[in-house]
Amino acid sequence: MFSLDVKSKDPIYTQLEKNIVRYINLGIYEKNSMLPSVRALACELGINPNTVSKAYKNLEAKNVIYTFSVKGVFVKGTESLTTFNKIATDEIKTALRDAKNSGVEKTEVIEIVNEIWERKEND
Amino acid sequence: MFSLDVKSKDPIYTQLEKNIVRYINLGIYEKNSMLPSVRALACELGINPNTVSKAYKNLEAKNVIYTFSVKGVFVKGTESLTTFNKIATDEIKTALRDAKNSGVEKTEVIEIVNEIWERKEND
Amino acid sequence: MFSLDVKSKDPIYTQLEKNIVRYINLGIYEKNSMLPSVRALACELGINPNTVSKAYKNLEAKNVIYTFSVKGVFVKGTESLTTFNKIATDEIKTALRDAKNSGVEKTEVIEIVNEIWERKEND
Amino acid sequence: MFSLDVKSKDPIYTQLEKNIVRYINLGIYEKNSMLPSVRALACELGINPNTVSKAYKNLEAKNVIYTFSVKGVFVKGTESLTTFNKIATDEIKTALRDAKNSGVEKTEVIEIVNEIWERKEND
DNA sequence: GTGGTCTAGACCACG
DNA sequence: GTGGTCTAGACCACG
Repeated sequence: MFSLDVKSKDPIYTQLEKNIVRYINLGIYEKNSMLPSVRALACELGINPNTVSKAYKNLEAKNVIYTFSVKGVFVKGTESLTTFNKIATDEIKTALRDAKNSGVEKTEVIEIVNEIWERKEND
Repeated sequence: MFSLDVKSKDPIYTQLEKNIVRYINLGIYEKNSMLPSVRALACELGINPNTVSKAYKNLEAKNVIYTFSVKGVFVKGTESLTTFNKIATDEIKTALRDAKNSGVEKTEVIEIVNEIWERKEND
Repeated sequence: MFSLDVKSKDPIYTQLEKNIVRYINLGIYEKNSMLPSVRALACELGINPNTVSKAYKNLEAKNVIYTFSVKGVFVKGTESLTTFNKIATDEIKTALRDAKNSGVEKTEVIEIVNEIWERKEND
Repeated sequence: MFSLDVKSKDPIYTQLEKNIVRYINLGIYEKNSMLPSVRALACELGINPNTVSKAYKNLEAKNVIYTFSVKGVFVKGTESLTTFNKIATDEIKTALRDAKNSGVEKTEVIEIVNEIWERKEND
């Protein structure tokens, strides 16, 4: 299901957030559909319910999902992902500045970009 | 001198490493020239000497500088920055994948790349 | 009919109680008139019968309505609303103290009071 | 020190937030001054460090304080309390509407307001 | 069964 | 010593 790396410097709850956002973007989690319950997801991933809860809380604070205390947790929809877009582009900027400063060439970076977006614009 | 941001999620020693690498790339720190002493740099930047020491140790482990225990710390030269290049491109890849997953478009990213390399290829 | 907000921090049964009290105050539910049955009201509002039942039980405990177990639930009359008045003024006090502590000015509060009572004293 | 009521419907971390905001408003906690450490405050209040941490996290999300992971937690200043003002006035509005609906008179409310702001404007 | 709160306690990075 | 992460586990309200 989700790809979690316990050894990562990213905490588990952050990885979980990113995975959920990815699923929303892919349309696997649709608008207003219910996410797995805190307990169910924790059990499936073999992690503590509190960790799942923290990820859900963060996503709620970022306006991506909403919680009905007794009914469950629901997707708000892709139009609410602007905060995540902002964070993501900020991270790109930081990574690129660091790369430039350590001598990475622009052509190298363009190649990486093409690699990740899989040159689909040429298909 | 160096730009350190205590509010950053990056620890200070990492920021210090990046700054030193930047200076080497810019030619401000030349090959075989001596870096400031741990104590002097710590004092100048108003940070803990242990932090400077850790940055120097890391740079030595990454083969960027070398130490003569009594005489001081010296620059190896730009040709030794491959480890840093590798780390930097890895960080770019992670940032780009996250961005793609949260719905950022390729054109946006290309724009950011151009921005940071300041379109110098057209000069 | 009643305004229920499932997203509210107030549980539904509490909202239901408040709505019924409002109707009694407005004269829509008259003294000794019969309230809708638990099942009918639950059905109409699309909520769990247990929730309606709980609201009725609470209102009975607060002496606002009375039950003839077979015949139904009846309104006691506006003179029995003192408990609700007490709760309401207590909530005002708490809200006002919190507001004062977080720096809200008295004039702001007076304005809010006028707004809600719609300056009807000038009509 | 702080007034905490474990029996309150307000969770402890919320009460803690309100108390801290009160102290900032009173000038007891000055701008840029350091708040008690998570552990120290937890110990003093006889509560779990996680609970203190949650209150601090919430206040940080509301832009009232800021955290330097290793150095401590600091006050941002009274000018950042607008979120709290908004929440407080929203709570007043809700409480007043409920009161009006349960038959409380405007004059009663004005009296309560005067009581809490202690008629200081007439001194 | 759902999420929310809270505790006790471990381990970690940073400086 | 500072905050951050995570676990295990208890108890609660709601419906």
